[in-house]
Amino acid sequence: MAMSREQIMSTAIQHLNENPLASMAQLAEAAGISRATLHRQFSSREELMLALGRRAHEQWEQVQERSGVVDATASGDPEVIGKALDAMLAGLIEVADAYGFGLTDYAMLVNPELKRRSDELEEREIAFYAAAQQAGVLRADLPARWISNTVYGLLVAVRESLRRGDVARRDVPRLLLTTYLHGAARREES
Amino acid sequence: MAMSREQIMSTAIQHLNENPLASMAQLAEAAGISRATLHRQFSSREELMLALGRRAHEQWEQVQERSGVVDATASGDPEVIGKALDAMLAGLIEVADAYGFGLTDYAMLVNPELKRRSDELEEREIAFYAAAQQAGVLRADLPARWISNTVYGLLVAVRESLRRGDVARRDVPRLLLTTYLHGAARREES
DNA sequence: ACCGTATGAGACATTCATGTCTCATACGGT
DNA sequence: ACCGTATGAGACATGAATGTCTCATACGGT
Repeated sequence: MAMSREQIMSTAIQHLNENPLASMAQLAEAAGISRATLHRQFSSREELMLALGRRAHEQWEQVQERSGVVDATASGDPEVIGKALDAMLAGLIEVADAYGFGLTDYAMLVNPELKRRSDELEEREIAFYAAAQQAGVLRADLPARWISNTVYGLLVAVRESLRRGDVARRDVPRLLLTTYLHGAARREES
Repeated sequence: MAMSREQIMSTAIQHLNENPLASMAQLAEAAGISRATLHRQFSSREELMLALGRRAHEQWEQVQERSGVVDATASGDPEVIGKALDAMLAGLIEVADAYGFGLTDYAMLVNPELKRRSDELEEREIAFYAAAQQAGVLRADLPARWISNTVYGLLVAVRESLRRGDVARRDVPRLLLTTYLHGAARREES
């Protein structure tokens, strides 16, 4: 096998990030294989997209796990929650950058299985944000779901910033963190 | 004429906001007209999309004008800039809500004419943000382009919040403003 | 009532992506 | 060197969306 399933998925994602409307023929070409071989690995476009979506969700889930979101939610400890929040956002940047097109791809968002999985992961995050509010880490006067959507939107902003070359990759975590937590306004006090 | 060009465009946008992949046949049906009539008004799908994109950009431009962004940029007065910022964000919410799908529609973002126009409008906003930083309204330690992309991302968040019914429409301006300016973290001082 | 115009229904050709299949060949392991 | 397997090239059928065209009809103004 010249190209493993994994390798094909990698090149497909890269190419889809540049052109979300890429055809199977273009994705095959991007992977350096023929249409026939691509179809031997993924029997349909939908299957390929589903595989990409699953991998993205796995990584999203791993970010939640590695940053200890669930434990932090249960702990209620501001210190623990704060650290988990930082770690989660840093991890989400990686995933959003790697799977950028999936953030706003309609076919992806509409797939029943993927929708179910993202709903689950989102609910965990929302519970986490609510705990963060309870613990005094996040403002309590914002709906937790709004906070969740805000993070989503900022990840879209990250994707665009990187795609357009507006900010350096190494600056992104700091920019996202500080903007998300403290806003864009100049602090009166300080 | 049962349906004016404007009316067709309105129903088309509504329908595209629900299903960005809607076909011309579906858009015609949504407008209550036949495919033939739709094609008499817009000779191709591309022409329809271009018309929608133009209208969205016109409204975006009007928001900039009505909120006095350019004058505020030139003035350098923190007071004036602050008011213009509030007004602009409130206006952008309306546009983003109305033309939601266009925020992330690839075909729309890729059209040369529309890309040119949005680049122009963005540059004005970036200049405005830079002036806001100069005037001490916005933090000076963030790249103006990052701030601009942040606003874009938050508008996507607004669209999603409204589409999913996570927040009440009347709460959106306040939520966006306060999140954007002050962030999601609980303020230490107060 | 009449006439010009806009409309709807539908047929039609075209294009494009998709998925299937065949066959020759190149490659890898034994 | 041989054989089994994976691959590439390409033909093929299919389906969907698009854009064009025709023709009958309904509507509106005079």
